[in-house]
Amino acid sequence: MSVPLHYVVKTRLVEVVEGLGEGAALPPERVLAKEFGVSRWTMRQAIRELIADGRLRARQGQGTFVATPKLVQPLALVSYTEALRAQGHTPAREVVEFDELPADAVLADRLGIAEGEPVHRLERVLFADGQPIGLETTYLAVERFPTLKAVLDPTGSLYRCLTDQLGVRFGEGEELVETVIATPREAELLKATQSLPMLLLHRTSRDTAGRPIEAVRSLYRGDRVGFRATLRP
Amino acid sequence: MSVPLHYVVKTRLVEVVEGLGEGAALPPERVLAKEFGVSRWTMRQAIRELIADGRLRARQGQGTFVATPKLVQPLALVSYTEALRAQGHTPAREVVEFDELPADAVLADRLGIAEGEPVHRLERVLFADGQPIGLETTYLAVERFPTLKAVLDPTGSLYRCLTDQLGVRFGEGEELVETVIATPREAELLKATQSLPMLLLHRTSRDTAGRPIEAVRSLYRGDRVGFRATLRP
DNA sequence: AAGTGGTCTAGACCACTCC
DNA sequence: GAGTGGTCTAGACCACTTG
Repeated sequence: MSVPLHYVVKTRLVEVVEGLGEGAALPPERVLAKEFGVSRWTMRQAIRELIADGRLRARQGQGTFVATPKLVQPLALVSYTEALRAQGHTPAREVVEFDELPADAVLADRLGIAEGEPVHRLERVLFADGQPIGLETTYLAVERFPTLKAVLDPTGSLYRCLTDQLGVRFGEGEELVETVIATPREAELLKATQSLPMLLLHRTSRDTAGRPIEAVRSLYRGDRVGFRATLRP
Repeated sequence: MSVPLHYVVKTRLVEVVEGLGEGAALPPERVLAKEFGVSRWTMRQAIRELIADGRLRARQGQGTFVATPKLVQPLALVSYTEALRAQGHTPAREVVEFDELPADAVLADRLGIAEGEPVHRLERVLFADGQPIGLETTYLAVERFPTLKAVLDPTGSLYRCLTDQLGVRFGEGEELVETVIATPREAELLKATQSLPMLLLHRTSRDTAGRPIEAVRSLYRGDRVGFRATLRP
């Protein structure tokens, strides 16, 4: 049993998936389990991994389907809207929260303000072609952007608002990338299955003078999105 | 049951973990399950997620332990050895394969050669402080680097060999980042538990003239490593 | 109402580590 | 041999979608 049974099932299931077209429905789990001669748990483990790998997609009450290839987003200080449009996809946003709260120690440090100072919080679900792919939470110091709430259309581009209306000039930024498991709340907002691996990005943007502009926490569905970075020597 | 039981268990287990120090052992799964009043499956699901999140670490036959914080590696064209040393960690490598094989269509395209042309393959496990954290497979065209096999110490820095001995000058490169589930072989080489989310990086490096130097596939343990990128406007 | 995926249980056996 | 995590089974019920 050096190779787990569910992995053997996974490799055999991959062949089935490759024989089907994008969006095609798989047989129900219970049927597949019987066909492969394994328990439903083993079958689900194989399916679960193919979902995490972005090869399959499950919808409760409907079935399991062959997924479309992952999107590749640029890892750069560009507008989400423009990046998606450039690849021929349709972007959209949905505002979850747009409020103010006092900065905790970590956030205050990233924004270069004192702990407890008020910050704007803008939390939005990002869509591509109608599918939720990411949950983006942006924090900006109220002191630095006192008019933000009045000026910004929260369904529009924050990047564009900052540069065009508020005269911000973006300099270098820093981004941290890691994998995490989404919380139930995050999974629900992203309409993703529970316990799915996600890509968590933490960005700190600075202006040309090196002053912090924003702190961003972006959680992207690991089964739907990848990122591209340009490396310089 | 809108919030799964295993998630409730997870959040309560986090409190337990935070009350322990790094490296401390948790009670056995069967004991924890009884204490929390859930089945072992539910308990394992909670533990499994905390392992993926990098909070816990399981060793078969030994127990489950509180993990150390994730390493943060730079997403840049620098030597793995130097990057780790700069953070005060001890790097090491172990050669798995160092051979030649004909390029398939995808690899040939990335390296700018014809399909079927021979390429060097160097596959190594990367260690930090004695722990395996990544599996790196590098492909280079034999035609371009015919002396590589004779010149390179496969346990040393490939980056250094290319720049110092073979006169290569690195220009811009491109890196793709995504999450995947490791195969049993990869999990075993990385001494990781099965079905653990990993960070998969695909790099194509070019010289200052824009010619491809290497194609690299790096698989990093998602529970042990994160990456940092510098963003430019 | 029927059928789908999602969660959970109780119990079994395997594989590994340490005594 | 004892104790640990790892895999697997059979079966149950829940939650959601569609007819």
